[in-house]
Amino acid sequence: MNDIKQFLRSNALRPTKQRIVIAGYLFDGTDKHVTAESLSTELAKRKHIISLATIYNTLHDFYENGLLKKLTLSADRVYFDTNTDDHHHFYSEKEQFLIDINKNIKVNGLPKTPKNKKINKIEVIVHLDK
Amino acid sequence: MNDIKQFLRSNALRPTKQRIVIAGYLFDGTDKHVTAESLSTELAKRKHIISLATIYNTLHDFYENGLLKKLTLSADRVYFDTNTDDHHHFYSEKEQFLIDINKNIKVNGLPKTPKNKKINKIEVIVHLDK
DNA sequence: TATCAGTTTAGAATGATTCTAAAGTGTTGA
DNA sequence: TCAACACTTTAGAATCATTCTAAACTGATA
Ligand SMILES: [Mn+2]
Ligand SMILES: [Mn+2]
Ligand SMILES: [Zn+2]
Ligand SMILES: [Zn+2]
Repeated sequence: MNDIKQFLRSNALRPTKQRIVIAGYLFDGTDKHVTAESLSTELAKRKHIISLATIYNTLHDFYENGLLKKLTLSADRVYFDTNTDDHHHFYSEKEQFLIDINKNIKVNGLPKTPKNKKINKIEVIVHLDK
Repeated sequence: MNDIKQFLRSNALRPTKQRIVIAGYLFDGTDKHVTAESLSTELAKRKHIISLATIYNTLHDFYENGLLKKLTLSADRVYFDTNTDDHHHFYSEKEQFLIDINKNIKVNGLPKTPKNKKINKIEVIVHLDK
């Protein structure tokens, strides 16, 4: 808890009650993939009612500080990923199934990068099911 | 134009005025990536005013019939792709930049597929810029 | 402890997409 | 040919994730 406060401070984030609760949940050592909605639900189960606006604000604050990654897998919700290492995913849209691929993946046979652009990130999504 | 009618009929789609215009634009031989909005704009330039509802309906009809692929690259718009071959993309969120990678890409080092699931598709997105 | 910038929040607004239901049209069998 | 009907189009309303607004609140600082 004091760890969490320090953690937030060290990221230039004021350790408010809400951020402490959210960070405590997100960074408990288990990698997680959350949406604003799923996070709200999880916190509510733990009797922590935090407004959706704050949940959005906080997810974005954390994201902007590099504490979370953002995943665009579906058109109608944004996932945030507590695993900030370079990694890839198994994903099932139907089942809302999302699993990290932490193994080192190599993508071979890429054509040359378009003129005047540079590669920021290579993302591999392994879609499961039909 | 009669080709287009036949094309639509052969896909169990009634060749209405609107679908003929849309198919005529989409399947002109050039691969395209469109959103409902961008398609509407392009058609309007060509003096074809078609309601957005119909544009959405038609994109989905074409998609359901395998004439288009759907791409989820950004949380706030869906792209449809006239290139229905297996392929990948260069993508720049900032510049709305989207280019096909038709070369054969190989993804090596995947861990084993989760129990009782099977791989539907492997998608590689090469994000450009920061 | 006063002050103030930073934060939270309810509720309104936004915007892509979907839905509704009424009017229009392509197809077809007689 | 054409009536009949299933399929399609459309305006406008609804949905829903997300963002915005502006007022109340709170952590940091001296
Ligand atoms: Mn949506
Ligand atoms: Mn949106
Ligand atoms: Zn992940
Ligand atoms: Zn493509």
